[in-house]
Formats: sequence, C-alpha cells, structure tokens
Amino acid sequence: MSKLNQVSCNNCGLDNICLPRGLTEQEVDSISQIVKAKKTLQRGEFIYHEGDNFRGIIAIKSGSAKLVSCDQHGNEHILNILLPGELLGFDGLSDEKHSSAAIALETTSFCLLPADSMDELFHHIPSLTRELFRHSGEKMVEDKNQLMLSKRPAEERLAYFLISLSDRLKRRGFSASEFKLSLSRQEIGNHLGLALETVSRLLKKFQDEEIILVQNRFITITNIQALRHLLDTPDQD
Amino acid sequence: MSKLNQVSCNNCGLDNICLPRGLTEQEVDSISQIVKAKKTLQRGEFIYHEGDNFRGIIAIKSGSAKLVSCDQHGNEHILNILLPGELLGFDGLSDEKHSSAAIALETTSFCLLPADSMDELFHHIPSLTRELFRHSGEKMVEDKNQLMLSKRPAEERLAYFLISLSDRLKRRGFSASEFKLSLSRQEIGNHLGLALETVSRLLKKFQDEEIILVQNRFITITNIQALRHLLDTPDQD
DNA sequence: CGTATTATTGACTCCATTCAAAGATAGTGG
DNA sequence: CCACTATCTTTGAATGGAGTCAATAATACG
Repeated sequence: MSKLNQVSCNNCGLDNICLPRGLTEQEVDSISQIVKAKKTLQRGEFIYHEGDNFRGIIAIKSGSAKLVSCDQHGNEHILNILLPGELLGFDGLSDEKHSSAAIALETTSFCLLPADSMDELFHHIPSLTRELFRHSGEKMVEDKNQLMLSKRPAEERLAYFLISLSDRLKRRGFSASEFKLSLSRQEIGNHLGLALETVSRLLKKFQDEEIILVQNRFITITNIQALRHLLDTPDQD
Repeated sequence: MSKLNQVSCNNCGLDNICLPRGLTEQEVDSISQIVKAKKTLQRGEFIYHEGDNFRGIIAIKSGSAKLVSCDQHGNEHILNILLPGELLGFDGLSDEKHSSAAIALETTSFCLLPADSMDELFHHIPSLTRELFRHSGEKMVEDKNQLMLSKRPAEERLAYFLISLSDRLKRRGFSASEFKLSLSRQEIGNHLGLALETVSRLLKKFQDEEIILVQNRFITITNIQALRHLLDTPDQD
C-alpha cells in the first residue's frame, strides 16, 4: 500500500459527515487506518455489480452514483441516488452478496470500509457499531419515504425528488438552489416510476409556475416554498 | 422480574428463526438472559407508536402486526406486515425514535431485545452484531422489492403479496397454501397502493382463473405456479 | 335480530402512459 | 469549424388502467 493511496478520515473534507460523526478523535484514527484508499471511476463504471460479494461499506467522496436492480421481468430499476458524503453497500449486508449494482453517474471517487475488518472494528469501537446501525436505519427511513411517495401522484414525486436532492446537497455544503442533474429524463422517470415524457412535462409545468428554472440538466429552484407546499397539502377527501 | 415472564431463546419454538441463527449455544444463552419476556396484545393495540423512543428490536412470537406511517398529507401508509418469527423496530435505529407505528393485527405476542443492552451485547457477542446487520440488510432487500413492485401493475402487486405471505408462512412452518388474511381489503389496498375495489376485483379475477380460492379473508392458493408466473413473465416491448 | 362494518359489482372519469413526430444537444471525425 | 450522427428532450394526440362514485350484498358484532 503506497502512501499515495493513504486517506485520512480526519483531514477529509467530509469529516463529521460520513462515518465519523460522534466518534472520538482516537476512534476516527483507528478507522482511518482501516479505510481503504479512494478509487476514482468514470461515468457508467460499476462500483459493484449485482451479485458481487460484499466487500464493505462505501462512502462517496466526490461525484454521484445510482443503485440499480433488475426485477424478475428483466427491467432495471434505479433504487437510489448517492451524493458526496453518503454511504452505500448496505444491500450486501444480509447475505454477503450485493442485491443491486452501484454505477457512477459522473467522475466519482469513493472510500471503502472493508468487510473483513468490520468484526474487529465492532469489537474495538462499540460506538462505531451504533453509528453504522444509525446509518443503516437512515437508509431504511429513506426507503420508507420512497415507498410512501410511490403511492402519490407524479407531481409530488418529482417535487420530492428535487427537494431531496436540494436538501442533501445543502447538507454537504453545495448550493441548495442550483445544481446539475447527472440523470437523464429517462433515468429520473425510471427512479420515480414515471414515463420520461411525464418528467419532461412536469419540469416544464414547474417552470411555467415559476417554481424552478430548467436549462437542460441544470436546475435552479426559484421558489422552494412552493415546491415544499406540494408535499404537505392535505388531500381533499 | 417474575419467573413467569422469563423466556428462553433455547426452548422457544422459533429457535433458529429469529435472532439466534448461527450463534453458539452459549451465545444464545446470553441473549436469553437479556431478552425481555413476551407481552401479548389484542388486535388494534400498539406495539409502539410513531415517535416513540426506540426501546429495542422486537420479535413476533405469535400473531401478526402492521407497520404504519403517516405522510405529510396526513395519510396512513401500511409499510409492512410482520409474521411470527420476524423482527421489527429497525425504523428506530437511526435516531432513537420510531419513524413508524407497529400495530397488532390480531392477538399477538412478542419479545424485546432491549436497546440499552445492545452495546454490551455487541461487545460480548460480535457475531450477534453481524447477525443483526444481516437482519437489517434483509429488511432493506424487502424494501427494495416492495419499491420495484410499486412500479408494476395491480395484478402483479397482489400476486406478489400473496406469494410473499405464502413463502414467509411456510418458512415458519405454517401452511403455504391456506391462510387467513388478518387485513381488510382496505388495508391490503393501502399496503399495495391500490383502491380497495381493485383488490376485491383482482381477488375475484384470480379466483375465476382458478389460481386461488377466496372465502372472505381465507385464501387458498390452488395454483401457485400460475401465481408465480405473473411475476416472471417478461414485459412485451 | 338489527346495526355497523366490510366486501362486491357496475358505470364513469381521469391521470399518466403510450405512440408518434419534431426539435435540441452533445460528441465525432473530416 | 462544421457537418453528421446518435442520443436526449419536448410536445401533441389517443389510449387505457386503476381510481372514484354509488348502490347493493354479505359478514361480523353487540
């Protein structure tokens, strides 16, 4: 292992964002020594494939990725989008095999907390265990929201998608109001369970309502309140 | 703590089904000493409420339960159904608060692995940690399937629902072909994102096609192959 | 036995998909 | 630098699957 590959969770810009939150400096050091150096991939390259052996928990350092899984009909589903500072790989925890693929959406670098060191880490840093469970639980809450969303009309799904991206980017220090989608309309539609035409029409609609500004894949949110309002208006029964 | 409340994971009929899978006898003993006695609830009673403090991981010993969460519009969503031997409570792992409620669907008894003993258990039984992560991962795989399913037509959703129940009941030693739904058409519809009328019509349709037999809430699967076939037929593109 | 809840069934409506065609954008090589 | 192609996006019109509304039927319950 060359020093070039060495990465430290201490001096990483994502400090306090991915794993180390709430751990002592000493504990973060132990993790730093175990976390594998970051790798960089280009758009379309696989972080792991469906069926791959679980190699550990992965943290996105820069770029973004999508989690993709095939159903029994052979259709691909984009389950999730991962942004900088976010963790993935939990889909391999249950049976040591990944049940979905992770694919870079743009030039993307990431770190790895190797699976074979996890048992030992759990032993030495009990609080890390809780921390990982916490992340695991957060993923489940996200899945829960996604699931509830899937029963809602198209407009809300897209609104939620944009707000979610905005919130998560903000948390990582990026602009909450301006960002580039690294997904095509096709991919957004796939993720939200909508036809690509519907995505296109709705983006247009939001723009006409002066909620957002669309320039190709660049989105500017001009009225986040209006966008949020779409999500908490009671249904008329 | 009276002896009446004492429960042992060793002599429990669910042995090797809920937590203990893959642990040594000694380790199971340690868990037995910590797992809190089972409680029994009647239909409609809450195992925990949305927003409750996380008290630990719960195992259903008998009966069944539903996980329910409210969205921002105030609509309830049935996220999941829990059968005997299955674990719940993972939705409280992330921030110590449950993000959904667990409600008994019939007379139901359950055990509790208390949260405050978890850190110590993790320390003493590292393999338990992996075991819990494994369960956690399984829940995520289920959520993933549910999410992919939500993009599929009504017929498939109901077919999957019936097959899932059948498979899970079989795994716990119950009949895979005959069972009683402890859910109303309304609840099934809510869970699957369908109108209750659609559920009713589809159950009728499956019965007309001689795939199942419906007598009120009792279901008999007469042609499980035909049911499974609905899930793995490629879409005609 | 009567009442309340739950389930079935039919008719109509609507949201989102599908089909289709034109327009925009990005990438490539001459 | 521009033409050329492939890919992606927009927009319109028609279709359809599932929802809603409404009325009746069956079941559970006190």
